[in-house]
Amino acid sequence: MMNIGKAAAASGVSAKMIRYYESIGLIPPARRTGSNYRCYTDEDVHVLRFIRRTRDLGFSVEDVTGLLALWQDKQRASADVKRIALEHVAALQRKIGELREMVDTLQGLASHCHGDERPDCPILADLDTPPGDAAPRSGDLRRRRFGR
Amino acid sequence: MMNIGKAAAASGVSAKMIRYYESIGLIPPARRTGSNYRCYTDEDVHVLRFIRRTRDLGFSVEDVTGLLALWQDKQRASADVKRIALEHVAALQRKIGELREMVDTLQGLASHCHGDERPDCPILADLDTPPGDAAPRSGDLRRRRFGR
DNA sequence: GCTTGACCTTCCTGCCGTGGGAAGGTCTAC
DNA sequence: GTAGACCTTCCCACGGCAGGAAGGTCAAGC
Repeated sequence: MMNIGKAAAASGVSAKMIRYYESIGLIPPARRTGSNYRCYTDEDVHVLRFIRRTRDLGFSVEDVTGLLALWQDKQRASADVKRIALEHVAALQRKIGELREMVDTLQGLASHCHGDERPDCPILADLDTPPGDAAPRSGDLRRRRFGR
Repeated sequence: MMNIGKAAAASGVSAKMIRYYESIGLIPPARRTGSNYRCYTDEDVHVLRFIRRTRDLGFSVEDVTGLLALWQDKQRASADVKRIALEHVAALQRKIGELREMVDTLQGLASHCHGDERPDCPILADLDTPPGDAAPRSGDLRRRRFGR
């Protein structure tokens, strides 16, 4: 049995985030001591480590909820887990592709920028006059975050 | 002279976001009609398009502030612009590398997951027992967003 | 002229995952 | 007994947007 600080150090999840995960229902409310301190078992730390690891892999907290349920369900089907993982891989690869497009565009622009003190810069000239698309946007890069 | 709806349609930046950009000082307060409607010139739309384009390229709003100042400064040094663009390319490439690491890890795990109905799944087994790092984290993937 | 509906205005709320900090209680070591 | 390291709850901020409520304004059609 340990308090939240020890559990945080042992799991790599900050005390702040442990309380947050509890508040959103990702983990059940911790047992409390007589003085209202949360206390955690090694098994709880195990769960927290699982959460941290899946977050590190870029799963959203929502994904983690599903994985956690599967992890704790002894009857789980590994096909479900594999599906979630592979969907996530596909999503990551989409983001990688988008990022690469941006890199290509910027590098193309920068390669035509002489980079000295002259004020006529092709980067800004190109940014100035986009290729004619002024339609309202939806579902594009803007809303997508980094893998979670 | 056009109202905010027209300017939004012409620039690809939503009316909501135009007001937001004004509120954070990215663009100056718009002129108003007698009935307090914002009104925009073609030149203003030009600026909005510039903003949208740079946002599309993954620059943060803060970056855009800098680029906008450079764009509007006739005495600007193109070296400054090039530097900002190349810094951004470097940041994007770092994110790409991180994403690829995640993909590799997940694919490695999934390739060892039989994916049928048997409940012993290597993905979950591996997530369960991470490679021994339980140190508190700082500056890792968790805090970094998608290129902006 | 009057109604209708499409626009505009401001202001507030939420999202996600996290960090920061205030105000106050508790524990431990000296 | 006291210092200071912990714990508790609660609120606020971030970035970038979207949604919506409540109310004002405009243009077209009757």
